Amino acid sequence: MTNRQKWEEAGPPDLPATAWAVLGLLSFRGARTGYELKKWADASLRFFYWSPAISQIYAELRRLERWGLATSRTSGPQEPRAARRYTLTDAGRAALAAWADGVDDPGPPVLKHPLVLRLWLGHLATPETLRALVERHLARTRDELAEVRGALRRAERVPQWAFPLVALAWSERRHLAELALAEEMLADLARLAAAGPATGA
Amino acid sequence: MTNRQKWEEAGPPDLPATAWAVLGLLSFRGARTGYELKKWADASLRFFYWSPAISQIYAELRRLERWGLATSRTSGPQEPRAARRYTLTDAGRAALAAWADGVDDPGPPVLKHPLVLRLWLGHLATPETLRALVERHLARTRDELAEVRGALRRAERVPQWAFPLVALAWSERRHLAELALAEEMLADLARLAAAGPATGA
DNA sequence: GTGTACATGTAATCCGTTACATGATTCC
DNA sequence: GGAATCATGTAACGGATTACATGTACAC
Repeated sequence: MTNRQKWEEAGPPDLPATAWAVLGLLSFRGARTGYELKKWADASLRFFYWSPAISQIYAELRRLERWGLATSRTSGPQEPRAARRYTLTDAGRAALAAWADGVDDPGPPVLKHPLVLRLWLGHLATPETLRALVERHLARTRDELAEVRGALRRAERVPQWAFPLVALAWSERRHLAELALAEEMLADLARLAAAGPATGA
Repeated sequence: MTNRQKWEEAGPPDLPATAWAVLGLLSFRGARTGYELKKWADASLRFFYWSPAISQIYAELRRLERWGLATSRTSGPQEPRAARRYTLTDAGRAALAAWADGVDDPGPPVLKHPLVLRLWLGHLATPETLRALVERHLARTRDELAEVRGALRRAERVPQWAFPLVALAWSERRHLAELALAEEMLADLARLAAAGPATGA
């Protein structure tokens, strides 16, 4: 029995979220190359989920094709560049819809915050180091916020992208929250630095 | 040349963040078992970073010992349970301090939000599914917030835990922000559901 | 005496990254 | 002519998980 027959009977195949993300990327605009998908992921997917390495995108596309969820064809000799363009199959669109409309638990968000991990061990560092670390995080977050807003503006112009827009709006607010959180932490640290040495002496 | 001699010359060894997290866990209370560390991670580290699988904690502890950053001894025959207890070595404490006080970039936070990934493909789902998904996320986040607050209260009673407390306070605020974000997204979705079918018809 | 918590570890597997290798096309 | 971009892929490796296997101690 082929993979394809299997999931036609048993519902959407059990693929990692990354595979669905790549399939989703493919669902917005057809006939893309892996390279294009990577840029697309960098420009928007990464703000609320993640942008896989280019090598993994290629691997994921091959897997999708093996499952019959996508097809590819190489460009004919008349076209300029040699490239393999992938398109969703009908089966792929159906599987993606089944996945998207399922009520099964998407799972909790995964957040690894290396900055907070460092601050957790703040007693081993100087207040200046900690402050500089948070400051840099603020700067980085501001930069990223600007990028999110760029993506948001681009998405606003396309009426079909209402849901990606919701995701990006969420991401914009999340970045604003991240900034507020960092500022509050800065205040906490200042309070600690003011009180700490006195009690230690 | 041993590993130990190597990093005494060259600064803190290049270990993954997880290794430092485990070492950090060890730095708060000495002579813990892997099992205890796992519970400790579940109860607090996971709220702002991550709780490794128990098998990985054991592996990480062995690596730390191999590098001379921790030592272990098994309980003598008079003690109740057979267990291997790990302690930070002086070298381990020094390496951890060097890591914690370094100015090198901790790296950006990694956030993978499977819920937002699903909503990103919302055009493939019914408004009811989407709403239910967000609703469940809200419930889960509220539960987790309660757990964070529990950890916070426990940490408040220990004066030495000022910095873990900062991390947990950050985490509490983050959960509150996550709730607000989800509510706003719910409103966005309601707006879309109200407008969408009309334009589609 | 039975279930739960304590306690440790191995094996198989997968996910994902970085480094490497290659080559065409386009822009300046 | 040279740099940047487009484009694809392999190989080596590491990080991390799940499943499995095993056994003790304690509470009810």
